[in-house]
Parts: sequence; C-alpha cells; structure tokens
Amino acid sequence: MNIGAAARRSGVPAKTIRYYESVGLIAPAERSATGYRVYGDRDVETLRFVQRARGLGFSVEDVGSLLALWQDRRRSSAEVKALARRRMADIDRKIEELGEMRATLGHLMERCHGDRRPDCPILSGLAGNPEQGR
Amino acid sequence: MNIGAAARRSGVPAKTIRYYESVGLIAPAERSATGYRVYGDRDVETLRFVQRARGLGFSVEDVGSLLALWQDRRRSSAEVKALARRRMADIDRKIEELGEMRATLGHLMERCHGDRRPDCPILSGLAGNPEQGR
DNA sequence: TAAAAGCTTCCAGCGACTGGAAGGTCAAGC
DNA sequence: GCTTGACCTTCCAGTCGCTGGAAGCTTTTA
Repeated sequence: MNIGAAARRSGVPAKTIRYYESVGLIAPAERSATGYRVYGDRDVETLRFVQRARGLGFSVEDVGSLLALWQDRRRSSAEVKALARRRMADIDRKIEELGEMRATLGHLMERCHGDRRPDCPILSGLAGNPEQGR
Repeated sequence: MNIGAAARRSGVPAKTIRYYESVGLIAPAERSATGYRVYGDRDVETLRFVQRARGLGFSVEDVGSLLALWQDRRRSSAEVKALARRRMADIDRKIEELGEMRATLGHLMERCHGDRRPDCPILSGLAGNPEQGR
C-alpha cells in the first residue's frame, strides 16, 4: 500500500508520516521501483500506536522510546510506567496552571460590565491595580 | 533606563523585550546617541501589563489588542470582555482535553505492574488492545 | 491520449521565544 | 590612559510538531 492508503488506515496524514520518517521516529519505508513508499499492515499498526501515544500528549521523542519498548520483548514494564508517570505529572502540572489562569481570569471577568462603558476591571487588573472596579 | 534595567523591573527578559518590539507588540523604544534602547516608567508598566496578559495565556496578538484597548480612552469594556471570554473558552477546552488524557493514561497505568515483567497494559492499550491485561 | 490523482523532494512558515556569535559602549579600578 | 567586565547592538539559527506549497514524477481513469 502507498502512503495515502497508510494515512487513511492509520489516521496519520501522509505529510506527517514522512515527517516521522525524516526525524527517525519510524523506520524508513521500503520503496517501489519508482521510489514510492510502500507500507504493510504492521506499519499501519505502528502508525496507530504512534497516533494514540501522541494523542495522550507524549512528545515525539517519548513516543520513540515507547515504540522501542513496545518492540522489545525483554523490556520491563517499569520503564514504560516511569514514562507514563512523568507524562501524568506533566498533565497535572498543566491542568493546575490552567486552573490558576481560569481562576484569575474569572475574577477579573466577574467585575467587568461588558457594556459600552470604558471602565474595565480586566484591564485594570492586567495593569496591576488589583482593587480597581470593586 | 537601559533594556537590562527595564527587564529587571518588568520581569520580561531583555531578549523578549527586543522580540516584542520586533513583532510590533510594543512601540520601538527611543534610542540613546549610541543606539541603546531607552525606557521610562511607563514602558515598564506596559511591559508588566504584557507580562500579566501573557501569564493568563493570551496570545501575543491578543495582548496587542488588549494593549490597544487599554490605551484607548473610548474603548468599550464589551470588547475586552469578549476577548476574555474567548480566552476562557480556550482554557476550558484545554482543561477538558488534558482531563481526558489524564483519565485514559490513568486507566492504563492502574493495570500496569511497573516491575521487571514485560507484560504491560500501557503498551497494549496504545497498540489498540483495550482489554489486554485485565 | 490526456487529464486527474497521487507520489517524490525540498523549502518555508507557524508561535513565542531563546541561544549564541560578532562587535560596539560604558563605568570602575589601577 | 588603559584594561576589564558588564552591558548593549544586530543577525542568524534552533526549538517543537507539524503543515503548506512549488516543481516535477508516476499511476490511474475516462
């Protein structure tokens, strides 16, 4: 199958497949006599694996590690779990950051009329006047 | 004051101040006879405003709009609030995405022993075998 | 046979910086 | 007066993960 078919079956765009190959995340595909990349079912599975791992927010580099572990029969699950734990910590940190932004923005928005008047606690707050608009 | 002092007082790195100038977020600073950028207290306030808005996750482009609104006496608070609402929606969407990742990753991790055995539901899950490891 | 679809490589751009090189300027100490 | 070191300047390149587009093959379809 050509790259387009592999893209359709895996959900990874053809451009992205080429990109993954170029950065060494996946092995270079075999080529037809005329230079077209040729893929098999296993390649599609690999691409799906990559897609799911990326969907969980693992970096391309970490997906590389996960792929290597996946293909290694002698791996220990501890290594995989360690990677997952780090990713989980990242997620939690980001959720917390966003939560703080949400809270701050929410406080500012609450006091803003949102009408034609120029008075605006959001801008005052950004300008560093925390009590303005009460 | 030179760029270094402005950076210290505003919390925005000198490199970043130059970058903000280069992309038109802030007005070009005046220059000394020898070409050094010169800043006043008002510039520092502007930089702090930018810093706070960026801290809430507004894009540089949106910070530009907020700055313009801040400096416009005739602005309506409605415009500001609309920008804030969009940002809030972004935040909520991201929190939700991260929450879903968290849940999925959590399910996979729960079943993973994390020891020397190669058996690993995290990898099976990424490979698309949802019931593996139960 | 010709057009359309699909493939190839290569280069550029996104956002928001950040690092580094090469070189000019300024203040302090000797 | 000179040196040293901190500070400033510009410009280019790199980060991350793609994505768009140009120019030019190949394959399929009508």
